[in-house]
Amino acid sequence: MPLKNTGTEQHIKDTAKRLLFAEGKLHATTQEIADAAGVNRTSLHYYFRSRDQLIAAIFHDAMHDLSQRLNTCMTAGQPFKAKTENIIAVFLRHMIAFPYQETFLVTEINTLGQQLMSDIHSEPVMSYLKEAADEMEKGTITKMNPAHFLMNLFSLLSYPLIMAPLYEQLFGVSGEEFKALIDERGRVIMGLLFKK
Amino acid sequence: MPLKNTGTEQHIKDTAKRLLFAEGKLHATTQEIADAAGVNRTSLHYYFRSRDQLIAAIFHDAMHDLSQRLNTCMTAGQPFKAKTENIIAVFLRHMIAFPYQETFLVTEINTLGQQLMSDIHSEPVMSYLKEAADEMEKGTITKMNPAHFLMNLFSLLSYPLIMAPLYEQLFGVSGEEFKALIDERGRVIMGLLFKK
DNA sequence: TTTTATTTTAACAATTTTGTCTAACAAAAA
DNA sequence: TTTTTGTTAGACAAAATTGTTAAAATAAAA
Repeated sequence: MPLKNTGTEQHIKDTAKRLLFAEGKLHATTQEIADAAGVNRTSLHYYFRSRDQLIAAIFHDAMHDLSQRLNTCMTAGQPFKAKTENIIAVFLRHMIAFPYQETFLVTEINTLGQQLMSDIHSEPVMSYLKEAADEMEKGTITKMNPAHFLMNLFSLLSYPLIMAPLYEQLFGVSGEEFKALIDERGRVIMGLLFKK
Repeated sequence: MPLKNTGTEQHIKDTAKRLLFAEGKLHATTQEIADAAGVNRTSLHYYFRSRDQLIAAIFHDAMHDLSQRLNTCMTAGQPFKAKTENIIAVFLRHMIAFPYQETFLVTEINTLGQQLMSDIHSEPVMSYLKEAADEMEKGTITKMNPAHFLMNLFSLLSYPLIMAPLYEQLFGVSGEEFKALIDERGRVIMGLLFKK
């Protein structure tokens, strides 16, 4: 007999993902997750047995998605600069939606066991780094260890989003005004990474 | 009669600070903190009444330190470029020691109440941003909203440290090798932020 | 040495959070 | 319809975490 499959399981995962990765509620309880999803807490145990396994499930999904995204972007058949612009667009969109995903991963890494990280395959990244090195030879970007180039890219993308509440206070701007700043970042980042 | 003041209170704060801000143990229990400090858990309550108040205490200290550091660096009587080099050195040192401090602040901000953030006074930052704008006029740095310049600076400094475990996996390097990469970052960041 | 204030400890209580069990319910298959 | 399978809900149990109390230990002051 087929499962009824009313989508509750996926709905719980989506809700947990939102609480943890989007809203940064790092220690959301099973009750909070259930409430947010509008289901009884028991359903959570029915589908995932335990809180840990729910967390593990959404992490596994998230890592799989991330790996896919990296793979697709970095092995696309485009010139390096266009490829990088695309990476910025794709990852900026994702990081606006889920700014705390990577932070969560890192801070939970001890709890979760590191094998989750092995979902990320490094070959596409390595080939992108190789292309970056070629560009440095050509002189379109400043010479450095390509690892720095990649860290620079993701730093410039992610950090302002994670720290948004802090920066809104520091600059004395509203959420709306800050959003406008973020919209400019793609252009700013390209300007920094590539020589004129 | 004066307090004995054997330094236990400060020792507990230092230990909690290390667990939360340095090791990223975001939900360290009172027991874990007490164990790490080598004291009975009750001492924790004796000095701070509750877990929340302990957290609030270390946050208050941390915000105060941060505010001082910003103030000192940003109002120092130096040319802009030298000042920025100093900021990088000072903050890199601090962020190597306590990479999770800001992340923790942001994710706990709902719990802690936002008045803690008002400890950061924005005047020194604003005056630094003004100087950055002047430099853009002079042409030593690329023209942009000065807020971007500051976000770029702190992004490039902090993010790689927060994500160290991730990058070690991604690049397939050891902790030692990654540390060597981090040591290069000051130079890399200056190269990005300032025109040749 | 006795006193006194402070600090630390052990035992216990309260609360929060997680997990289990059983029964009720719903929908498709027999 | 009855049975079977899958899903949801309520009540309860267990575990983890926090908080309290009272007593013991410590060290300086009287």
